[in-house]
Amino acid sequence: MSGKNLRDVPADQRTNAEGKQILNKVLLAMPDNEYELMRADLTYIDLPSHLSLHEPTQNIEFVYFPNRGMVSQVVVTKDGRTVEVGVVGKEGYVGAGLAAGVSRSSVREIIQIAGDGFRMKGNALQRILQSAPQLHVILSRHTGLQGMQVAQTAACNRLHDIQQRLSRWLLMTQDRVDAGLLPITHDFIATMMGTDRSTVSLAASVMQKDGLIDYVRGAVKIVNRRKLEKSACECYSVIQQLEDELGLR
Amino acid sequence: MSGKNLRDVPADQRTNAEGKQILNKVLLAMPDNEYELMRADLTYIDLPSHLSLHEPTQNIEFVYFPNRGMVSQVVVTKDGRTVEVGVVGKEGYVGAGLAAGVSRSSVREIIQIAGDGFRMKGNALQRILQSAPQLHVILSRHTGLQGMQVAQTAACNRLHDIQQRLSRWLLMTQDRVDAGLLPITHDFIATMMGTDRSTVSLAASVMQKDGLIDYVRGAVKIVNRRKLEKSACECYSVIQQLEDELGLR
DNA sequence: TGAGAATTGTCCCATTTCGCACAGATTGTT
DNA sequence: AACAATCTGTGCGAAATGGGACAATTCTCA
Repeated sequence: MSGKNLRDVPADQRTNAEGKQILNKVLLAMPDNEYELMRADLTYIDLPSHLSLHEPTQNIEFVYFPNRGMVSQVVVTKDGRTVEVGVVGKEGYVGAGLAAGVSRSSVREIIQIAGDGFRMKGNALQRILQSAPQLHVILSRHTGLQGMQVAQTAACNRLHDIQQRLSRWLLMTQDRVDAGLLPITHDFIATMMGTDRSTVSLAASVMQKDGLIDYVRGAVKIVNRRKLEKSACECYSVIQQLEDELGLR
Repeated sequence: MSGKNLRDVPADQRTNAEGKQILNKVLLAMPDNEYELMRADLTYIDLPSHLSLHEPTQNIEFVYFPNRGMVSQVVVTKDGRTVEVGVVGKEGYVGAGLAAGVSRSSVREIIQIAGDGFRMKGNALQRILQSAPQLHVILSRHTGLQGMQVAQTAACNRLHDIQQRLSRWLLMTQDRVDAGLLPITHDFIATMMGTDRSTVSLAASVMQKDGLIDYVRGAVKIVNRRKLEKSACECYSVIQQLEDELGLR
């Protein structure tokens, strides 16, 4: 098995030292010999909702490779307002700065949808990177494409209205979580969208009336994905294409 | 001369093969032996205002190392609206994706303030990178920090009003251009800020009344930098710190 | 089971911004 | 000197958003 390409590695054939199954696509995309270098340092962890994996200006202590669930990258202002600038699921990893040699990060990384995954000490990663050129390539690529995702988000935050952004956000979340029901409150969505809760509730109620989504206390369901895609801004497909480019080579 | 640190290399001691003086900090920060590898491939070019160095979704054909002037990274939507997501001056380089192994970019890179600099074929850079580890480190660091700058911009675009953003933008532009008078029209500022011209004119007139800036047709002058800094959002200093971290090590 | 916390539905209104439109001023071009 | 192009000042109504506030409902935990 060459192991260079995700398609060559069936998802059920790789585990960490604890025997936990690996679903994270970055770890699955590693060639066997380089994955062996990482194996011992990968610790399986639970990723409970709302847990912060990294706080702004702190040094990057761990990198995380999600198996399930979803992580938000959030910028926090002095006055406590927040807005999401990027997301990471099983197709990526948290702590992207390290592969680029940047040891701290200015964003908060918070679990948006609970799940599980693996983590590794930052300095362990940096040690392994010395002798794992393919890993370096994969992580750098991810860092670069993640930057482009953030760039698109920067434009989206400026140019598109709540409903377009909320639609895009729900689609992106759905893509990264296999559950049919997304366990999120309006209030939490508001902190991601950088607005207040009543604005989210208003947009959500319109979208519910129009048959795009359905929701109850603390959970949102996508009922008509096609309509939702039409409601979302182009940023959704732009970011999708970036993901595609990352995942398949 | 060790040449590893910018401070060790006086700015007047390095030229390209054409004998043109290098002011770009990335090129100046290279160790001598690695710079020699690049020297022959660096072509001096003029950077006239409004020239596009790269269009969205295109492959990255050249990388650019500005000596003077300033480049904007702009996202363009389907309906033609635009907004700036990042800037590059002599402290950085254009084409950041290449060091990360990403051969195309989804943003437009356009000259915001005229100047000059050097460019190199993308494939020449990739060839040189093979045998220039220090260059790879420097460029990767820049890519990572540039991503954080974009993340901060994403938040700023969502959370801060026109006057705060315009103030920040003027400060950042001033920092990268040594001219006292910035040659820019309100209309051009509007395309950078992702809004329309009249909104810019309104904000600018308020700021002029308050003694922060002064302007005439096609040019803006900062008259009270301290006031302007108070008018800007915190994003200015956050990004400044990222720059500092890049430039001095 | 009851109290308290969390979540959502609404409503209201001040503020900001959008999206025009048009007039006046400046520049530069012939 | 005249004309065209560009740039800025300004005004106005429509729309979106911000920022609260309060009630109703649902959930959690003691």
